[in-house]
Amino acid sequence: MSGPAPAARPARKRAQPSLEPAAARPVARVCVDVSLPHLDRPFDYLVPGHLDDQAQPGVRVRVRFAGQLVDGYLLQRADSSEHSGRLAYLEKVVSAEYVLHAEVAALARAVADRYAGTLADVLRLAVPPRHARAEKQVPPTLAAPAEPTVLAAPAEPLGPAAPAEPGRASGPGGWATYPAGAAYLRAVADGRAPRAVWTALPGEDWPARLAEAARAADASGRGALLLVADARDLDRLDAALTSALGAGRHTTLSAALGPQERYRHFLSAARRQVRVVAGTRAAAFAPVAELGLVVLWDDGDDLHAEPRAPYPHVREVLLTRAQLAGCAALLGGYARSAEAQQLVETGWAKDLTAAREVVRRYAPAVPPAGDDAQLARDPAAATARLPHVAFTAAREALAAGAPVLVQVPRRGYLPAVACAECRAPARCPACAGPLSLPSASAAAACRWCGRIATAYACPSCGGRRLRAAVVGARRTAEELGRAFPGAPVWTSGRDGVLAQLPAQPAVVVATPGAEPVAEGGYGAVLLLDTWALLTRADLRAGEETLRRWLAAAALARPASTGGRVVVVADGSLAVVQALLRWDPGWLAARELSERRELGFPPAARVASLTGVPDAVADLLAAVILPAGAELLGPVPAGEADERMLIRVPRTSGRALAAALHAAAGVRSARKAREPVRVQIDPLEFL
DNA sequence: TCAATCCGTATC
DNA sequence: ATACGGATTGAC
Repeated sequence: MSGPAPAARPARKRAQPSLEPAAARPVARVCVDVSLPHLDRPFDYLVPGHLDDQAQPGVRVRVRFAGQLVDGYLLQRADSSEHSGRLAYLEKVVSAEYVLHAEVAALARAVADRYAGTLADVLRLAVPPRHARAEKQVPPTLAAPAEPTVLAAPAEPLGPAAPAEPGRASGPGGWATYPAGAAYLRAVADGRAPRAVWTALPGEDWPARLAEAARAADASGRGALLLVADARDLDRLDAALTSALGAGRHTTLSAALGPQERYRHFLSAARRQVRVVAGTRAAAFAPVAELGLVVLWDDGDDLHAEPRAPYPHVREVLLTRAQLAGCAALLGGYARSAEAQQLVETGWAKDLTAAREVVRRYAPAVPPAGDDAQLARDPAAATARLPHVAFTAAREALAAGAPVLVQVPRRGYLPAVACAECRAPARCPACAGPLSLPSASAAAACRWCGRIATAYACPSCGGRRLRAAVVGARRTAEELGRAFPGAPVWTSGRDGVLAQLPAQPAVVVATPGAEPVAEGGYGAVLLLDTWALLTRADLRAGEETLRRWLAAAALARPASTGGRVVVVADGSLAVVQALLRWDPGWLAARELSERRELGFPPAARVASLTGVPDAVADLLAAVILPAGAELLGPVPAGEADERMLIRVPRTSGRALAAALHAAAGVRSARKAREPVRVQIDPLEFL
């Protein structure tokens, strides 16, 4: 304030215009945008009469909270408050737009509870930032069908009559190719809630199949929500949805759209102008009207794990959502995760897998791999990493006029430790965690429990020596250019992803996840540098390896038209066996039973606590762990941090999350300075 | 005995 | 950040 203060100030502090509470339901319950765990509950405010109309559940509001103006969401209106003190008035309604639908609020609460997080944190993931211009752009008058629209044509054809993808006449012919496929789609179209884990056939046009599933939900008068891992998959799905539903009947949501477009698309779903939404990660919370079906493609992809607190996984979000909405769920992929396998084994979901002979009909030939060492020493190989079998397969494919795909691992994997003899990943004898070599001279230590593995003996070959596993290189493209001088060599990876490829002789070197789709399929697919994958210091190494291999191998032609896959790896490994037999379900069942034995997710539930040692100890002192909880660690994590793992039986997962949330609340109420990161079932526990 | 002050806690 | 309640202190 400038100038001399008037000596005689009126007693009243603020010159507030006298506010009157709204006549009916004057109390607004608000979730304030504050991520402190001890404030993770609604706070009551009074709705001033002039905001009565706008202050509806689901709108953004601004309120005075602890002296500051903060954003929040109005969760509900009520007649009265439990709060004993005086209630403050809402400061303003930011926008009357209904952005937080009641079902999404309930979902967000459930996700926060599952992940020991706060509702405010989950809502930051769930609702995209407001863009005022976008709100004006989508005229509310466009508000399309609130009533289920009757399609011009019924949801059929659901079966093999679906048109085959151009240039892929040999591909599987639709949902009817899977024993329970047509029945599944019919159930969705009939408004029921079937749940399935779908193993896509090699060469499957999965975007078309997912679009058919969305159309079935749409035909039942309900909405559908389809999630994929990245922008490239989303583009393909988007195109398939346009051809299955017609233009303007669906929308897409992804961060790649940019703030304004993203919010505009979000609004067209929130305003119920469309009821089919496809997107990446954050779209799992999209407001979809009358949700009838949730779909997740390739649930094993790391990108489905949210990197921001409370680190929810899309699979868990969608399954929770299906549960809350009582709607259908479909988890599809060429591969199968241990989590998906568990859904099948517990009977939660039905197994949608084609019969063996059908799989054989569409699968490329995968010649049994020889001994790894012998392959690598092959004198005919153009390089040490391109053994003879692979070289021949590529040359023959090119000669037949077909493109060749070469998959190489991405750089930057953590150096893991493997048996020097048989190259099996070395695991801790005490807790089965991965071992690491801090230095060349030091003994191997467990990354989970910190114990030193003295006198290590390999469980598979008895070998006693350990070695660091090599990390894949990226000179492959140049090497191949020399090996096949006649064919153009392309690369597709981090910097520059190729989406498609014509049916011409060419060599494509791609990192996992960036493999272009080839018109007519690849004549040969080479999987190189495989043990950078196989020796990953990761519980999920086997599953992840097969997932990447199948994603590439599924792009090959069937064996009957010359399609071949060469994997440069030891043929006795389970992962290689699963590829040879094209049986991801078999590997997933093995992985799951192994995790059951070792007591790791998804068979058990694990929480990781990361922070400076004092902070982690502080949180552990405050937490009241459920019975049967087991502590592993601490192990060093990064510069100054350490990590503790807490393991509980699956049935205690909810209790563990609640206990950790409560303990975090005790710390935040005390204004504890040093943060502790709490993650439930983290994908990587290093 | 009471008012000024300090400290911890809740935050509507 | 700020407001409040309860405890603490110091002067009468």
